[in-house]
Amino acid sequence: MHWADHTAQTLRDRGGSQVIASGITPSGEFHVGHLREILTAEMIHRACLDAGMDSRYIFIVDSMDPLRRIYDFLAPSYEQYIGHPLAYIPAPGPDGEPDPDGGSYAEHFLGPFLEALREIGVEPEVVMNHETYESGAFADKTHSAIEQRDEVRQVIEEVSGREVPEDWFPYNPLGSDGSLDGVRVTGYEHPHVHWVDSHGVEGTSDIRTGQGKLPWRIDWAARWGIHGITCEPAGKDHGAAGGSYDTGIPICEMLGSQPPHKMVYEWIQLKGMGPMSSSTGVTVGPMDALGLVPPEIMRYVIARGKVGRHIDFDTGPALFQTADEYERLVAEPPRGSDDDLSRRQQVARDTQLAALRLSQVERGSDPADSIAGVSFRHLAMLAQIKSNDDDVWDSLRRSSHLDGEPSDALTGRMRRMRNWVDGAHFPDAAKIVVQSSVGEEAHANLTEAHKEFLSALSKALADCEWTDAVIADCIRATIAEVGIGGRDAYVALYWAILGKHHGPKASSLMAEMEGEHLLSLISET
RNA sequence: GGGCCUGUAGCUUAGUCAGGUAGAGCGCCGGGCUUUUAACCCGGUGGCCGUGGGUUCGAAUCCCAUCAGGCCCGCCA
Repeated sequence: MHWADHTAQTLRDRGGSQVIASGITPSGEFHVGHLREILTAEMIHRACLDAGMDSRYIFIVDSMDPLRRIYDFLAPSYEQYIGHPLAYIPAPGPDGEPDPDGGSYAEHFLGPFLEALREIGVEPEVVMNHETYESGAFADKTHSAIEQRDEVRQVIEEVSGREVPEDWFPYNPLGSDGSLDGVRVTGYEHPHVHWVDSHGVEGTSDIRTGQGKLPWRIDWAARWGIHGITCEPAGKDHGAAGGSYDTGIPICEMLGSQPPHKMVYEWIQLKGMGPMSSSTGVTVGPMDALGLVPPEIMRYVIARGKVGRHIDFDTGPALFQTADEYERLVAEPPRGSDDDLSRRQQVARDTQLAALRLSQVERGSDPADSIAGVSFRHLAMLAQIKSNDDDVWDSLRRSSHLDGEPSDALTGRMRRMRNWVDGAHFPDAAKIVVQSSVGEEAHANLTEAHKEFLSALSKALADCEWTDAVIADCIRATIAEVGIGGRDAYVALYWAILGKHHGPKASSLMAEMEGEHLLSLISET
C-alpha cells in the first residue's frame, strides 16, 4: 500500500475528522525541502479524502518567528530587525533595503510561495501564526505551560538531553523595541507576563495578544491542540530522537490535547546538472525547479518514493528518466486481478496506481490529461528545433499528437521545457547540435553505400520545397532510388548532420536548418 | 559523544514490519519493424541482496558486530 493511503488508514483508526498540517518559516529561503514538506502532507490529506474521510489541510505560516540573521538578499540595515517577528517587519525591496510599501516580510515571501503551490495543485487553508497569537487562541495553552513550567522543563531536559537555562520561561515576550531577543521574564500574574528587556526597560505582555510567543518546542505542541492537528509530517531534524517531535508529544498531552500521528520524512536534495553545482555556482531553488519541471512530475518524484527515503531530485539527464517512467505508468497502468498476481505484485500494483493518482495536479483527474498527448522527450526535441510555439503546435497536429488548440497542460509543459532546454541544467547529451562540418568520427562511420545515398540526396534536395513533409518525401524517394536500407539511410543522415548515429525525426530537423548548410554537410561526404 | 536514514544488476529500485528458491524499469546485446516522434515490438545478458558472525531445517528479511554514504542533536523541512 502507498504510504499516503497507509497513513490515512492509521488516521482512520484514530477516528474523528482529520487535520493534516504543514508549517514553514517564511524567512525568504524557499527551497525544495519545502516542497517535500508540503506535498507529503497534502498527499496524506488527499488519501484521506479518497478514502471517504473528513479531512482539512492547513498550512501554518510561522510568521511569529523572528528574523534570525541577515540573509544574502538583505541589506545590512536589517540588523535592526533581527529578533523581530517576521509578521511585524517590512519586506525587502529589490535592493534588499526595507521597503515601507512592500507589506510585511512574512507576506512578501508568502505570495509567490502560495502561487507556486497552486501550480502543483496544492491549495491549503493558510494560517498565519501571528494572527493565532493575536486572536488569543494561544492563551489557554500558554497559561497551562507557564503553570507547568517545571514539568515542561523536565520533559525537555529528559527527552532532548539538553540543559535548559535556569531563567528559562515557557513564554517569550516582545521587548520594548519589538524584539524577542534578550527579554528576561520577571514574573507572571495571569494573564500578564512581566519582563525586562536588553535595554533595561521593564514591561508587561498580555498572553491573550501578540505581545510574545511560545518557544518553538512548546509552540508546536500547543498548536497541535489548538488546530486539532492529527498528522503533521516533519523533517528528520524535528523527528530525530530527542528532537522537537519527541518533546512535543508529551508536552501536547500536558497541555490537554491528543498529539498527532508522528511522521518523519527524509530530506530531498536538488541535484543540479552533472558536475558539482557548488563549483560551477549553479544552484536551483524550488521556484526554478517548478519553472523547469512539469508539476505532475514534481509530485511524482515525491509520490513514488518512500517517506523515509532520501531523494535526489535531479534536474539533469535523470529528468528524462523520471518523465519516461511517469509516462509509461500513465500509458500502461499496472493491471491484473488479485487471483493472477502474487501478493508482492498486488502491492506493487496498488502502490504504483496510488503514486499515479496522487501525482495529479487536480485531484481525481485523468492522468492521461497531464501528458497532453506528447511525450516529454518529443517535446524536448521540438523545443530545440522549433523556435516558435505555433510551429510546434503545427508539427504536433501533422503528427496527430494534437487536435485543435493546445491545452493548458501542453502550453505549460512547453513553457517549462523551453526554460529547461535554454538553461544550464539541460544535459549536453540531449542537445541537438548541428555539425558545422562532418567530423572525423562521422567520416569513419560512413560506408560507401551511405555516401552514395547522401550524394544522391543532396542533388534531390537542391531544388526541393523546404518543408518538413516535402523533405520527408524526398528522402523516401531517394532511398527507393538508391536502393539503400531505410535504417542505413537515416543513420548516414544523422552522422552527417549531428555526428551521431541516431537523432530526432530527420525531416523535421532538416526543415529547421538552413538549406545551404545542410547541403554542404551531406555533399561533403 | 548520542541518535536517525540508506547500502539489492552498469543506473533507479521492489521485496525487510508478519523468514521459505531474488522481482521490475532503464541501459546494454541480438533480432524484427518495406523504411526513425532519440519511437515501437520480441528475445537475451546481467545480482556470493555492503562485509563478518549468530539464530533457524531455511535469512536480503530476525539478532550482534563492522564498513561506507547521507543527515540530525544550534527554532534551517
